[in-house]
Amino acid sequence: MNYELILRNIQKHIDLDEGEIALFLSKLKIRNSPKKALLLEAGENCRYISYVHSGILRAYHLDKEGRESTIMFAAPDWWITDMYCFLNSSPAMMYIETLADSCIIQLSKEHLDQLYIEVPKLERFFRILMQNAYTREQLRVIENLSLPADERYARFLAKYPRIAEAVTQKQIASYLGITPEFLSAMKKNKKS
Amino acid sequence: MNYELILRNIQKHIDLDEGEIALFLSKLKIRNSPKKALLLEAGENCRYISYVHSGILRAYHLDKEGRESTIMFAAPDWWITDMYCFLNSSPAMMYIETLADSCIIQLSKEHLDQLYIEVPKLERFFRILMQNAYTREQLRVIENLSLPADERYARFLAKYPRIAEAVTQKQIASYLGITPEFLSAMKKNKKS
DNA sequence: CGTCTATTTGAATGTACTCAAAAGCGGTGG
DNA sequence: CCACCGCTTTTGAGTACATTCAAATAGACG
Repeated sequence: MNYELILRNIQKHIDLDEGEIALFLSKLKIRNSPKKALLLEAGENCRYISYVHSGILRAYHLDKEGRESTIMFAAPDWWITDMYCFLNSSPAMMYIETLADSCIIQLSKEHLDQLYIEVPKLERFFRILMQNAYTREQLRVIENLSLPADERYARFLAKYPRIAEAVTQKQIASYLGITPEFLSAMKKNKKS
Repeated sequence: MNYELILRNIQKHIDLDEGEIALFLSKLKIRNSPKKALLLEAGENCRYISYVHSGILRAYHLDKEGRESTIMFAAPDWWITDMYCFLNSSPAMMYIETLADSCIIQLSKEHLDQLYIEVPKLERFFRILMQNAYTREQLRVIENLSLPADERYARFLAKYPRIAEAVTQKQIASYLGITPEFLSAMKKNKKS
């Protein structure tokens, strides 16, 4: 296994010495999952935060009518978890699935809490991770509130071109909060 | 000026000693603003993160058609800023206004960056602040995607009863992503 | 090749919006 | 202290954006 990617991801924001790196790596758990595997189901305990080494994941929510809302996609070099439930050890409210064969690196809540004490610099790293996640979600809220569906779709394509080509239209529709039928109709209008 | 509230807010998550408290307090700036004052305008440089000591604030976005979307309300004991622009020193994309006479305590980006070095525990505090902000926004995205307007309104009332009684319906509507006319119609339907 | 799911298409429907106008309410000045 | 002004809220009619349902077509995978 090659830890270069995840270490580079972290060292973009903080500098770790040899010992700290070793300690950090010792807490990680590699997991290879085939396409269409469920890594987390609603109701379960969400014990891990996951770094995507390769592949692609999707987090979604199922409402009581059985409709899916895609909460996020995670491409390589992204972190993903049901953050609320990870942090509060409460039952998960989302599903996380692989959309392709994927290699993920997992860190448990217990190990992370230890690491915050043993390697305080990681507080900074996760602060920055959380900041970025927060501002991204906030921008998404603003776009959801103020833009029509076709514009939201255009921005999604512009912001995440890699993801757009790796996932189905149905999944994009559920990320944008529209039906697949309507997304299909929108695309048809654009072309003409 | 009474710093008890803001210190208690911080010490919910971390323990500061006398010296750290003094250092922290030395960076703060008190600001009293009358009702309807603009603390930040889109396009400006957003230099401060603000703790609401008393009063109530609202952050909103103006789209190119001039429509407002309320991004957040901030009641006493909340923190508020245009986080993306605060962190990246880019021009603000939101407006922040007082909805009542307010006392806020401000911390500049420069001082905060110093504090992270001088009082590393604050990394943890702001990590937790960001985590909470992230999970809150994510929940809002999920609700916006999966719930009809009337249900979103009901949850808003349940979650933020204090805010609901302190702001106008127009402002609540713009938080929910609906028109004030439609919110009015919804309320009428519920009653009957 | 056959099956399963995604995508497209179209018709009917519904949710939420626009526009306009009236009613209500709060603040301010005479 | 009342009258007026401006803004919020309500009401209603007409409209638009997006959904539902159903069925046909196209793609992907074993």
